[in-house]
Amino acid sequence: MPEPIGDSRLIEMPGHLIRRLHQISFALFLDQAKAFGVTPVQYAALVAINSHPGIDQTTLCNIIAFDRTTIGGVVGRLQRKKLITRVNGAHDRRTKALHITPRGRRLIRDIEPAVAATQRLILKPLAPRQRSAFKQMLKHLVHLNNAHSRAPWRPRGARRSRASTLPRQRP
Amino acid sequence: MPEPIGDSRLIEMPGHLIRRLHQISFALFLDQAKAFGVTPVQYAALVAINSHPGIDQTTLCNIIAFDRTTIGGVVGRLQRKKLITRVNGAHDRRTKALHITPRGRRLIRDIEPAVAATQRLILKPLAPRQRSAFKQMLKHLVHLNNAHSRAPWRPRGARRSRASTLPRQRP
DNA sequence: TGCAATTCGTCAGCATACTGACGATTATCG
DNA sequence: CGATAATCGTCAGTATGCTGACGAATTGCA
Repeated sequence: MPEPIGDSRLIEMPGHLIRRLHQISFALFLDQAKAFGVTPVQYAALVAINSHPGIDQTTLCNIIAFDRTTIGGVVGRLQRKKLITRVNGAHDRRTKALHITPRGRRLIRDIEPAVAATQRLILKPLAPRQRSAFKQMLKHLVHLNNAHSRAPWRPRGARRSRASTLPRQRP
Repeated sequence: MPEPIGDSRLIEMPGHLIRRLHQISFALFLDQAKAFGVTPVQYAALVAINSHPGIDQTTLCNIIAFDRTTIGGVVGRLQRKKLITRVNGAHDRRTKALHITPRGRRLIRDIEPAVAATQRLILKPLAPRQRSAFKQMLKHLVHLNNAHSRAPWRPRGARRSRASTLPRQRP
């Protein structure tokens, strides 16, 4: 007969520890970047929009592994802060084309040290050699478990519908 | 001049990967345990209540590292599902004393295989020897970064106020 | 070409988190 | 003892994340 679960077993479960590490990581970002007034999620969206001018919301979701229903609120808040613009897609009128503003570009540039510091702080408790090992394992876990979340990562071009919204990158 | 951040740098940041791993872990739990209708958070609370009959909400938060304002909704839902009871504290009328019900005990027992399977699935992509290394690093990161979240873990007894609500455990 | 299938953005509904604040209650100390 | 400080549960507000569904628009295929 298996003995009943106690707290000690519970709080050592990977799922529980991952939840806590996520909260810690989120809190560290907010603390380091509090002068900029953006969340980790908003920052990720902003960087991706900067890299892909005119991207539509669904493609953005595939790149940064967000949920399609969540991104609406995120880009809405970025728009309210005047960090991006959102206009109707010219070629596909279902889509919204997202562009970064000069102000958004400035924020990405200025927030860099805080973002880098956050990543360092998260891994600080580990010995330097363990840090890269941990990062490798994280990548591996996320990559191979990709299909298990509602918002899986997808390479660009896995959908062709995007081509009508996003002007082909100059070769 | 540092080059601008692109997606490739972004999606390899520990913070970003941790967020995704949390989503994957959460989704795996819901999938494995869908027959039981509880979330990972509700499960954790239920296990802790089972281990500490009559515990109050704030002490519960300290044990499983939850936020005090979030726990209200969680235990409310557990109560609605008749998995726990919530009565006013006898000695401290500010508190609510939480007790598991027979139904809650049955759920904890029956859900065990699904919970164990979830933990296995999360770490499945890693080689067996890497799994324990990853778990050790997770514990280390969470432990040493403990103070950085709003809901830090606290050992029982760090507060004496609890003693008035919770009858001393029979030795 | 015309119609069915698909996709885009969004909505309602639910659950988790956190900030800051509050009334009620309890603890502490002068 | 009595005033002050601390604590408990909760509330409003904000942000993320997911399910299931929908109208509008586009695509694909017969």
